[in-house]
Amino acid sequence: MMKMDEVTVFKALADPTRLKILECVKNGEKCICEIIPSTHKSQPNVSQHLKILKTAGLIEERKEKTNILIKVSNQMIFTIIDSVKKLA
Amino acid sequence: MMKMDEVTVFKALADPTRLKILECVKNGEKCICEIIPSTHKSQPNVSQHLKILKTAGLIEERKEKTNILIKVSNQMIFTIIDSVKKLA
DNA sequence: TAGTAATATTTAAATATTCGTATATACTTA
DNA sequence: TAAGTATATACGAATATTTAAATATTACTA
Repeated sequence: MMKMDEVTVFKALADPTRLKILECVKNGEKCICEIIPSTHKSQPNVSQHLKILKTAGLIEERKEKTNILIKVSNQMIFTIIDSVKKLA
Repeated sequence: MMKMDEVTVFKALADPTRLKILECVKNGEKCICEIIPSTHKSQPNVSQHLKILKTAGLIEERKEKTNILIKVSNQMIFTIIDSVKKLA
C-alpha cells in the first residue's frame, strides 16, 4: 500500500463519518454491510467515504463471498486519534 | 484553552499552509510578520489560517510591543504529525 | 438464465474551504 | 496630530467536499 502524504491522511481523518467508520472496524474486520448502518448515512455515501480512507492508505479490503470486509491498514491510527482526543 | 473535538483538530491539520505554519513555530515563538513570508501566502490569508489553528486549540498568541508572537499550545502536536508522516 | 444482494459510479445540489483585494482597526512614533 | 506598521475583518470568486437519488456493476443463487 502506497504511503500517503500527511495532508491526505489528515483530510481523511477530518470528517465525523470517516472517524465513525474507523471506530467501527477498530476491533477487527467488518463487512461494509455492517458499517453502513453504523454511520446512519446512505450506502453510496459510505462507499465514497471508504474510498477516501482507502486512498489515504488507512484501510484495506478483502472479498469474502458476496461481501467486502474492511480492516485498518495499521492499528497505529488509533493511537494517533487518541492522542488528538487527549490534546488539551 | 478549551479542549477541541478531534474533527476540528484534524481539519486544522488538513491543510499544507497550516502545517507549514506549525513547522515555522516548531522551535519557539515566532512573530506573525515572520510567519507570513514563510508561507508565500497573503497576510489576510495567513491571518485566517492562524484563526483556524487557534480555534482548534493548537496555537497561542502573546503580544510583544507592536507584534504578535505565536507558539504551539502543546509540543505533542509534532509527535502526532510525525506519526502520521511515518504511517506506512 | 433470471433474479437478487452487495457495492460502486454518476450526477447534481448544498455547503464549506481557500484565497486575494479592499478596507478597517489598533498601536506606535515622528 | 499625521503617518506608518502590524494585524484583522469583510467580501466575493474559485474550488472542494459532502450528500442523496438514480443507475450501473458484479457475483451469487434459484
